[in-house]
Amino acid sequence: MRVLSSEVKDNVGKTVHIEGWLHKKRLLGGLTFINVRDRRGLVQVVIQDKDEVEKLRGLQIGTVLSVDGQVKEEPRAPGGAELHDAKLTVLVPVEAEPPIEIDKPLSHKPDNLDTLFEHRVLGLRNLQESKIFKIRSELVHYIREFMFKHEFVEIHTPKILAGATEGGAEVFKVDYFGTEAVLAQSPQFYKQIMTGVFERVFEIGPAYRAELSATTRHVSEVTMLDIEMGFIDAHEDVLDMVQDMTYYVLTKIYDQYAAELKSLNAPDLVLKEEFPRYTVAEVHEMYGKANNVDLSKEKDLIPAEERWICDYAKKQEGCEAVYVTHFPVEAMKFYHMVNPDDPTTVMWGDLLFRGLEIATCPQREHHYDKLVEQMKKAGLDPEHPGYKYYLQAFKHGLPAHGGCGFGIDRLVEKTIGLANVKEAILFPRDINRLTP
RNA sequence: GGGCUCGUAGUGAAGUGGUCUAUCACGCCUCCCUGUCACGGAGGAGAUCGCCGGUUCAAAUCCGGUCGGGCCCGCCA
Repeated sequence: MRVLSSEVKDNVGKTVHIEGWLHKKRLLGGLTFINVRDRRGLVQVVIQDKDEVEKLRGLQIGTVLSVDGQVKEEPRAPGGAELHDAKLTVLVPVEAEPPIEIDKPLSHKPDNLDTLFEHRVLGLRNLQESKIFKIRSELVHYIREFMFKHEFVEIHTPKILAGATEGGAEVFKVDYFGTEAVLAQSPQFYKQIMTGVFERVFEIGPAYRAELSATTRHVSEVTMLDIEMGFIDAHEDVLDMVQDMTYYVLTKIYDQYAAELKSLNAPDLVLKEEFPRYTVAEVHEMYGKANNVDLSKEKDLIPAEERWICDYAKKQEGCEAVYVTHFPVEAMKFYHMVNPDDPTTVMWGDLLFRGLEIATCPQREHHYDKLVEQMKKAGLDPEHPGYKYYLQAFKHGLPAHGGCGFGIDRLVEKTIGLANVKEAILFPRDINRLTP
């Protein structure tokens, strides 16, 4: 019966059987320490028998083995207990030397990221690396927790589509049994359709962007949290929901994973329950004044503004997450709702965290006639199979609704304080990486 | 797509015309070591300095090209 690393300390005095990977050898002459890694962590094993030590000669980190030994309470051991009188069984001998460090922190300097990803398969066994993805897993877990608590239904929508979805982002074309299809750049249309079924839906899944972007914040395959909620009274309902969700997951991860975040040098969390909200025009003006430039003609925020406003809000308001609202109509997509009180702006807010756009949270135009009108104005064909079925949902009644596209990779990146979104992705895909 | 920038053992770095027959650390191999936990000590192997061409008496170092990265901008989330 296998005992896991975290259970060893509960078995003092007993002989236990552990299984895992050889993670570290320290030979001190008559005494050898080895660390065995399993899914919970590490166990220290003390070996004095020369024949047992000899079993590991020539075997590298990564060797799969089992150890039978007696658990001794030992204050000098990590975790307070360790295995003695160990009998080793090598299950999978590994003679190949790992091409990258497994037991010491890996370089995340920009120039070394290529090596980091090239040796990703083994580098992920590094405990510092795997910590990133454990935190990622838990963040997603807390997101689901929040969404279910608020009666959202998790959905899964197709990623192979008949035609262009939203416009804007470039799409990947694929051959679909002889006809041309595209990879979904977002579940936009399907999640809106699904508000007609469940009112509140969310999806966590991949989205594909074919942009030729080479920056620290872009990849070709992203993991998005898409939320859509119906029967909203105002756009603020959407902003509040996404804000509360973000507050919930961030405060919870900082509480539950404090030690891990600290060991990854994550910055301290500076967050308030109510995120400061600024309009695009306000940010342009504030940033312009502070930096002596005129950005009033810009339709979107420039990256430097995103960094600046988060920094500003952190210092002035004690919150490093902010909303930027009232985007100009020039930037709108056909399915956005124009602000009824000011037709020059759109009911659209972006969530920024630690200097980066994390989510975009607009209200949708839910009136069929108005939507078709906006489509035509944008030069789109309502009869195209990419739009026809989408419009059907509106024709048969969708309530006022809105939602967000929320970048999970960027959330993980910024939560941990990584410098490049790719570091938060197991096997990142970018303009020049398709493997591993 | 535009601009800038980088490329030296498996990994991370130093070296910016000669003293480089290329240095250091980690990892690897051999040996010593009974409380290590980034163990310590002695020794060893491992690099045609991304590639091609040029300048020069002399190139890891300067120049041009090329290939491969990175960062910023644009686009976008």
